[in-house]
Amino acid sequence: MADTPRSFDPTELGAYFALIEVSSLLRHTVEQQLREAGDLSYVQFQLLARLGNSPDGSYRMTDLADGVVYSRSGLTYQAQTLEQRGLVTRAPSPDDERSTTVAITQQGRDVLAKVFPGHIAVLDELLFEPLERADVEALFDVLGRVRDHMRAAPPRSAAPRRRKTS
Amino acid sequence: MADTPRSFDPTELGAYFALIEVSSLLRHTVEQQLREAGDLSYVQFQLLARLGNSPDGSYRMTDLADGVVYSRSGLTYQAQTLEQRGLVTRAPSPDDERSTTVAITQQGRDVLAKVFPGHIAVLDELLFEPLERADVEALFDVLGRVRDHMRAAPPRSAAPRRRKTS
DNA sequence: CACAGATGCTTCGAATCCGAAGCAACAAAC
DNA sequence: GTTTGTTGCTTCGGATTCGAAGCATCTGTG
Repeated sequence: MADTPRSFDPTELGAYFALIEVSSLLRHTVEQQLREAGDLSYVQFQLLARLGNSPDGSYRMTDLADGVVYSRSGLTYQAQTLEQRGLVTRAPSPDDERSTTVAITQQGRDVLAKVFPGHIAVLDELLFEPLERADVEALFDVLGRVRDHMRAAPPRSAAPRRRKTS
Repeated sequence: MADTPRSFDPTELGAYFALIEVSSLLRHTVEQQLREAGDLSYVQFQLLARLGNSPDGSYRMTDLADGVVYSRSGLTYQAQTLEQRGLVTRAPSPDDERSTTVAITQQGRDVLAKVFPGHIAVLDELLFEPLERADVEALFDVLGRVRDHMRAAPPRSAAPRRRKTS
């Protein structure tokens, strides 16, 4: 399996553990804030935020799922929930009858606006408070590079349906 | 709620998004590897790993839960699962009749050993591959500081039961 | 010792999540 | 225009998750 069973030094291990722990704790706290402020799960918030940032306030299901690192079936579930609450609408795309276009509603934008300040406050307190400007830039740079690398490298067997080879 | 509705600049936002995305993608891939190699979920692996690193191979439930950022009830569930598979044992603590001591078994260590090389390989490929030594150190330093800060600051209302004030 | 409060864990119910299988619409080849 | 393969989404079943409530044990006070 692993032809190079090298082990990690304490710094590598520490970086890995800190990454996992920080994201877990952060996610936990944010989730609570979102739940209280607008009865949203983290995923739901991510979806709304993404839609809100879109030029025309809409996306295809698949693009949304990819953007949030989420399973398609899970997305269907959340989209249904959000639709029932009137925060988004779903309609078949004009171009492609199969694909569903999800669009944020005014009500969705309202919820987003209501929740956002608290969200920022949590991040500020929890994540940015102990950091210098240079630290934030370092995170941006290093994690950005890692993300690009991950996006590029198809994991071992993660894609039962291959991305276009084109 | 938020007395300072300041907004974030692109670098801060980018750092935040990258953090979330990297940890999500990483977790996804690792989860797959663990499932294939040893039929373990990520949480189960974390628990086993933590137990395996313990001097005497055991921990109390609460300490385990805190260590992995996990709910107590969720931990009970996973501990049951692991116990059924013979990877850990559970027994009431001698000191404190209420608390349960979880200990890793030899079989648990075997599974851990079987899964570990692949785990390291995934991390190596996905996380460390695009990074210089200095980058890893930066992550270790910055994220370590954030983690300490988070650990210290009790979130808005996250601790219905206070930690020992001692 | 009896009592109240704190602490450790489990049970319970409901929500969320994922992968596999299924269905419908597209695209390419003939 | 039909056949074959691909792609987009949903449905389905099962696993995992959490918080609230419950039970048992410990601790401090008188």
